[in-house]
Amino acid sequence: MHLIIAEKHIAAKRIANILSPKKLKKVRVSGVDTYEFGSEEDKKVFIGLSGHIVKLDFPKAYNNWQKVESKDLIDAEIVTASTQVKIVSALKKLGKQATKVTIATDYDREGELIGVEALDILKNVNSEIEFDRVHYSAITPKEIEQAFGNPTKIDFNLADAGHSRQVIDLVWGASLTRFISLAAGRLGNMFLSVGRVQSPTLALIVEREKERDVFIPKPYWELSANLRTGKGEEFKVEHKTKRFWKKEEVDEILKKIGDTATVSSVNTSTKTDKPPTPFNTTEFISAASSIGFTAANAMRIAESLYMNGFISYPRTDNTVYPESIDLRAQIEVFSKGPFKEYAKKLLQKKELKPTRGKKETTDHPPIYPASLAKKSELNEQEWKVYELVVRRFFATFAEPAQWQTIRARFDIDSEEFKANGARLIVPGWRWYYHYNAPEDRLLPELKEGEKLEVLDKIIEDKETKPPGRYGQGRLIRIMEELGLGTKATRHEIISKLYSRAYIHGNPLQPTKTAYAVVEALEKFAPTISKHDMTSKLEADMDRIAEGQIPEDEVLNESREMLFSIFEELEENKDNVSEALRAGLREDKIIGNCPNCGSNLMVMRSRKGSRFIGCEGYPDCNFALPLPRGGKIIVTDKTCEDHDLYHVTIINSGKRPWKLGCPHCNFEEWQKAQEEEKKNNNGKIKPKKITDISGIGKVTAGKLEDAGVSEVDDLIEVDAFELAKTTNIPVKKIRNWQDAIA
DNA sequence: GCAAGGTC
Repeated sequence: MHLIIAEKHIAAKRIANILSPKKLKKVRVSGVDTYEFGSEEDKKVFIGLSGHIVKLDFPKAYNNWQKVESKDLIDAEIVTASTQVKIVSALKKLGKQATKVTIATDYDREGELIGVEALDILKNVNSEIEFDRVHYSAITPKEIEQAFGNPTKIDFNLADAGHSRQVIDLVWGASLTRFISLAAGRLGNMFLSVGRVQSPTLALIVEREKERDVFIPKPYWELSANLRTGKGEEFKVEHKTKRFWKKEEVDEILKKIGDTATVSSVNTSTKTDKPPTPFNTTEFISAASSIGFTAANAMRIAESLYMNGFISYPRTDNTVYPESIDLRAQIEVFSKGPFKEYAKKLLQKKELKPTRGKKETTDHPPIYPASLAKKSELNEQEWKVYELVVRRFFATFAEPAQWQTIRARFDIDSEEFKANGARLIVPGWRWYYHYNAPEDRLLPELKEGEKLEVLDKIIEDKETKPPGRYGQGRLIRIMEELGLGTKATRHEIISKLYSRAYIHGNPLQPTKTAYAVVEALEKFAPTISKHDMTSKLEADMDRIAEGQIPEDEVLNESREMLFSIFEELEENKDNVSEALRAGLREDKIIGNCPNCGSNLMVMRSRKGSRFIGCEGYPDCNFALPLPRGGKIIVTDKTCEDHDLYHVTIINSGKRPWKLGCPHCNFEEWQKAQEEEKKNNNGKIKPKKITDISGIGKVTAGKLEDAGVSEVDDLIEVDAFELAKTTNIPVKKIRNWQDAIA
């Protein structure tokens, strides 16, 4: 039997379909769907993996953060564990029957490694197995037939290169994460993470915020005037000096200029504006981000559109359509349905010549619409993303847009003013892709020497602004430029920074904890705080892949470097600890106590619950409550009434909860309680049964066994009956009932 | 409870 292994289930199925002369047979092996065809002696079986099916980790003995020295992780043993148990056991079962295996995973470094991971499992159960490798960049009949007609060898060096990355990421990430967390005294789910990709990314955000911190706005003035033509058309002109740094200068000019302007020159020309290039993941996220999607949302929706067959694979670096895709046929798909007028217009062209982006890779085609969706099949958000992909696809075949531009100059008492106009004369690709279109700036028809009336003169007070915070789309672009992360992980890295409470808001704003971690790393472990670590790793991986250097040599060098970093860190442990704790403390300051003026801080009670307390305790006992779960982020927004910082709560898997001013929040809660008392005979009905005083977990269990699991159940139940079945005294039950209703 | 990389 010949076993063919693809990187994902859907790829296995589609490849099998292309290669099979007849209908495929679906066979379930260890709970995994496989596809087969051919006679018993000449059978081909196709199975899809789920990306990596094994992961690297340290042995269990290293699990205790406090008992194991962080440094010991550097040269600790590394074990592999399967993460996809069903697929691994299916591989073992099939491996025993197979005489030959073809690795058909994605055509990139991780694909090679994923293939070798599967092969290792097969070799373990069948040392005789023969193997080869096929390469394809798109799952089209042409490419698949070509690939399987010309199998090649597995590139073990390339897989080793990928493996070295896994080891280095684990060793550096885990050891430094533990060291920093221990030094800061932040354990449990509050740990402070460090990694080759996340830390340099965080450093970018912190660096930008620091530029903003030190920025001093500089005042300047702008001078403009409104003019009117003889026909009564009005428009605005600006002084040729864009920014006046001295108020006196503008005042001077203002005094000098009168009520008549003369057109001194009019220049018209045309400007062409090239169609956009095909979407790869970064360009897609960036475009989706500009129409209001977060990176993570854009990718989540793209993933679901892909799984339902509406768009092609969304994780790709490629910006050039491979020749194997029949682009005309792909446009024809849309000659009915909501995009038909666009498709028909494109299909009129004799030759379809798409634009090409700078990046051409072998992994997958650029993102394009794979099938026609009906609006009713998708929700509003999905439709928006789908439409974006469809329109972008069309735009890559369209003609350039053309603008007519006008540059006019005016003279008002020897002072030069200007106005620029632009009008779209040939929409070209902008007809298909209407996003972020600049508006026409229209000017009336003007002739040189024409006299115009000056209606009013305007001086505007302005000041220079600090560089803006990064939006998600922008950050993902920068990450790509610096080589940080991959198409499939960049948005996840950003989500990780949010969930670790390193950043908040959009555009992205770092917490003081982030400052402290980045500063500590820059000082004592600079390697991991810079994107160069990735560049160096990439270069080393290239050398491993080309066979110039063995993997072990790269790993040894990396471990040595990390050991010397740890020497530095351990020598300065107290410094690191102090600096981190100072940053952490700053993130807990809510504002000043209204009673005594001391700091109000996020604190933890002896029982472990959190609250906002006054540092003047015990002289001052002002306090405010905080929600039980989630990470607390103190933002830089302040409440106008209480002058306290707004608070946001982050729970994993949920949207951030903007609680706002904790004082206002508490007052609202009190009001709601009063309201409820009024409506409920002076009593407050608890939400959960365990909120009733006298009912703990054990009693709640007994009540639940008797069918009483909600507060309302307890109110309605007959106390005598409940007492009989639960052995709880009637009096107790009556007391609870009285207390709540 | 640690990373980053696949995929669901």
